[in-house]
Parts: sequence; structure tokens; C-alpha cells
Amino acid sequence: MSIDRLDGRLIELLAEEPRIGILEASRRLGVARGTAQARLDRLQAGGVIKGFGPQVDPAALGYPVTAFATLEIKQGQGADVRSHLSTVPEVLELHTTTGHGDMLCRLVARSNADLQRVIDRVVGFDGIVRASTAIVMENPVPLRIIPLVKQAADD
Amino acid sequence: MSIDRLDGRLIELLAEEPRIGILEASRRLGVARGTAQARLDRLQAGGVIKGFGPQVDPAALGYPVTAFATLEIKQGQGADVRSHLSTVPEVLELHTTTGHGDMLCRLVARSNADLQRVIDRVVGFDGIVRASTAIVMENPVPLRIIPLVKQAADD
DNA sequence: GCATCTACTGGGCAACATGACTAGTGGTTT
DNA sequence: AAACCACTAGTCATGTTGCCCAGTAGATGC
Repeated sequence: MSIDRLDGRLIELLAEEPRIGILEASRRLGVARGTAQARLDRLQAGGVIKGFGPQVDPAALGYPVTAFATLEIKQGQGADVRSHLSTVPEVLELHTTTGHGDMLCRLVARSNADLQRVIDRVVGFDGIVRASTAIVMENPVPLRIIPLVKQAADD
Repeated sequence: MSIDRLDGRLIELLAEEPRIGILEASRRLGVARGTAQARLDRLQAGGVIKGFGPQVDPAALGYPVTAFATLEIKQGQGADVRSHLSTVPEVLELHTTTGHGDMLCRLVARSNADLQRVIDRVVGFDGIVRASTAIVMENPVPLRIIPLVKQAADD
């Protein structure tokens, strides 16, 4: 789905101040409420905006340590590994990537010591041959989407 | 900050149906509105809930390809590389990790061919010595937080 | 034992936002 | 020329919000 500048500005507005509501957004965008309404509906229907769920910070929940683990998987064990990892709450995200049966997963833990427990739980499974873990020290660019939205709106 | 089961259920509710509002949430939780209100305020003040921004799907915006790039950085060039990468809209996320001046970044692109352009732009910078890229094929566990919230609520 | 705190309930209020609808306008397509 | 589309500007009933209150139950401190 393609978006125009008005869509882009609407998304930006909602990203910066999600609580303003569609009426206030339409005022700031200088369009009629129905227009903003229709644009938002269209963005949601088109899947561009998947939802407005709460953004939870794992650090504030007591999980300040983030790590990425690259897993090497035994041939044919992919499905089992996936369902194993999905049962571990500290696994926030899992991707299968190009390479040799590789997966990449994002982990959080209560401390560096606790990370060991998490990793043991993650890799303590038959289908996983090898794991290498990179601990995140800094996060200079936190997950963001606005620059991409602007880019998409401009063409 | 620690959360209890009521906080956890509130977060779950809002994650599943963000548009219900605090009044409906309080009804479903079986508590007074003021209580739900106070819990939500506390969660936001404590940083557990950072916001309710729109969740934008890059794929729906025309960027269906995701990749993770591991970058090796020249000593002392970290800051320059960070600011370089933050200007690339296709860089959705950037972490510095343990290792030898390593960074991990999440990229999106319009196609596999377009990914080449993005990578060229990312690594076409002096401070970057080497880059290795893993293209995401599947995403069996999309970024999630609810299991962790439940875990945190239960202890 | 008794006072104090804190969190919760249940209620009431005015102000505001929402969804659904209408009629009218201007630009594009066929 | 007719049909179509996105937009404006407005209405309406309904629901929600933010803010207030007094009263209650459980925990903590003296």
C-alpha cells in the first residue's frame, strides 16, 4: 500500500502524541475530521498501522539486559526449535535467516548473570547445535519507523 | 518497577484491544474505573508503558525485506558510524554489542535487489571495516512482550 | 489498641470525542 | 456530460474522559 504526505504526517502525529485523538489530529493537520478519520481507517485496513498497543519497556519491568543470539539448528529440527523458543518468555523475537539453518533471536534478562540462565534455557534443546550470543551495550537507534514513513510518503 | 497481576491483565487487555479505553478496561477487569486509571497512570509514570504509538508494518509500506547486519567498526569511529546510520531511514534499529567494536543493525528494503542499495549505503562509510548480513526469511516469533509481562506479574 | 496511610469503591459532574450521517464542492476519469 | 472520488463543514446521539467526592478495608506505625 502506498501512502501520501498527509498519511505520513498523520502517522507522525499519532506517533508523537498518541493520545490526542482523531479530532485533534485533524485540527493540527488542517483537514476535516472525516478526512483524517478516513485516512486512518484506510491505513488500518491496509495493514500499514497494525494497532495502537502499549509499548512496554522490558528494562522498566526488571529486564535491563538485552542480547541477540545466533542459533545453528540441526537439519529438520526447525519447527521444534521454534515451538521451544516460543515458550520462553525472555525470547522477545525470533527470526530464521539465510545461512545454515540459522536463527536469530532477541533475548532479555534480569542481569548478566540471569542471562546465563536464559541462554541455558534457550539452547538446552536437542535441535540446537551451537549458539553465539552478543550482549547489547548501547542502543543508539531504538526501534523507529518515522524516517521510513517519511521516505515512503515522499514517493 | 514491579507489577502485579492486575497490572499484567491491564497491559494484556490494552495490548489485545487498544481502542477499548480505560472505562471498558475497568469493566472487564472488574475494578472501579479510578483503579484502572490509577494503575495505568502508574505504569506510564514508571516507564513500563512508554506510549501507545501506532505500530507500523514496514512490509505494508512497501519494505517487505528485513535483514540484520553485523558491522565491524574501526576503533574510535563509533560515534561517527552511529550518526551516519541514524540518517539512513532503512535502518530501523541499531545496537552496539560486546565484541570488537561491533554493531548490529536491523534493516528493511523494498526487495532483495534493493537491499543491496541499502547495504551499500550503510557500509559506504569510512569507519566500517566489515559487514555481514543475514536476510530474514521467516519471523516465527514477532516482537512480543506479553509472555514477559505475565512472568513479571507473577513474581 | 488506636491512629494513620494507602488503595480501592461507587458515585456524580461538565466537557469533550466518537461514529454515523448529510449536503455540497471541485477535480479526474470514462 | 455523467459518473466518480476525496474532501469540507456541519449535525446528532452516545459514550468516554478528567476531575471531583465521601466512604471502606487492609496494612503499618506508635
